[in-house]
Amino acid sequence: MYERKIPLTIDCGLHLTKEVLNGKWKPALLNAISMEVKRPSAMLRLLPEATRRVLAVQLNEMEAHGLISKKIYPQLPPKVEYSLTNLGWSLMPIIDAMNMWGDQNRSFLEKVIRQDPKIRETSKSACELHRMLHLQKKA
Amino acid sequence: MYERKIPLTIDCGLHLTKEVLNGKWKPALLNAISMEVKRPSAMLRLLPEATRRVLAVQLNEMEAHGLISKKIYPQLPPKVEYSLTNLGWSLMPIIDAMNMWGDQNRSFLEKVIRQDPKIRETSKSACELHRMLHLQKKA
DNA sequence: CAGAATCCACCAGGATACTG
DNA sequence: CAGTATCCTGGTGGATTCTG
Repeated sequence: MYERKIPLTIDCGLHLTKEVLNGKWKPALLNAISMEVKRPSAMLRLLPEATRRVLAVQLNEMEAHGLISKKIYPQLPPKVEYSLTNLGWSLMPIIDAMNMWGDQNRSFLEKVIRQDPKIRETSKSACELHRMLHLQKKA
Repeated sequence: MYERKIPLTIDCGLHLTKEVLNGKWKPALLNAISMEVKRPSAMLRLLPEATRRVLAVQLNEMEAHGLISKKIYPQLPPKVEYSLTNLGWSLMPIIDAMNMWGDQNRSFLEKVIRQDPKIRETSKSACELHRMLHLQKKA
């Protein structure tokens, strides 16, 4: 069994929250699940830049952290659906706020972040899809 | 000059926000600055687990991203004060929400996170200090 | 007191292949 | 369709040292 060598800082509320959201795709996955994108294959379609393995890893972590729960349908081919727990739902206002903040300041942020020599190019995303799905649900 | 080899995903609002908050101490630093802990030495005292270098790196990044601004007093010994820009202030509701969410769910989260085999021990923090400073200001 | 340069350990995340 | 095992690379953050 693997053992982390460096202890994490999880004492302060900020750090606890940061820890739980720590993962390249976790906020996006929570967002997706909240919008009824519940199956791993659908999430992969939504986040084509992620790999199956990484999504599985992060989903497992979030399940272990009590943010999502997993329902397995004993079929062939197998079917799995994730859903947000109450704890996961309670996180959505923060996710939404992050989404809105980023969108509101997009033009400025893209400018300053792109000046950052660390960043070379931007990649396409499926966030518009999120929004489309969202609107479809409302209709 | 260093060039990042892997492009980042910064297209979606969520990713933009994640990008600017991406750094072990950034939320804590924003929180500190918002509570009038403006000088690097004071931040170091507040976050004794961080090193001068890392704080400086993350402060520089946040300055480049327009979240904070820096005032240099031409003295000896040198004196520097950081403060939040309007953009930085606009992020504080999110930081606060993260802080509150973590505190509200602390008991549960500490349980499940500690079960996580990746984590070995918890480290002390200065978050209580934040709150004390905050209350002192109000008094 | 503040900052920058160098060096490096660690680990998150990606590639790939295989199983049920 | 979903999950897991193995291997590997890049980069974050820490340690140390030196400057003004």
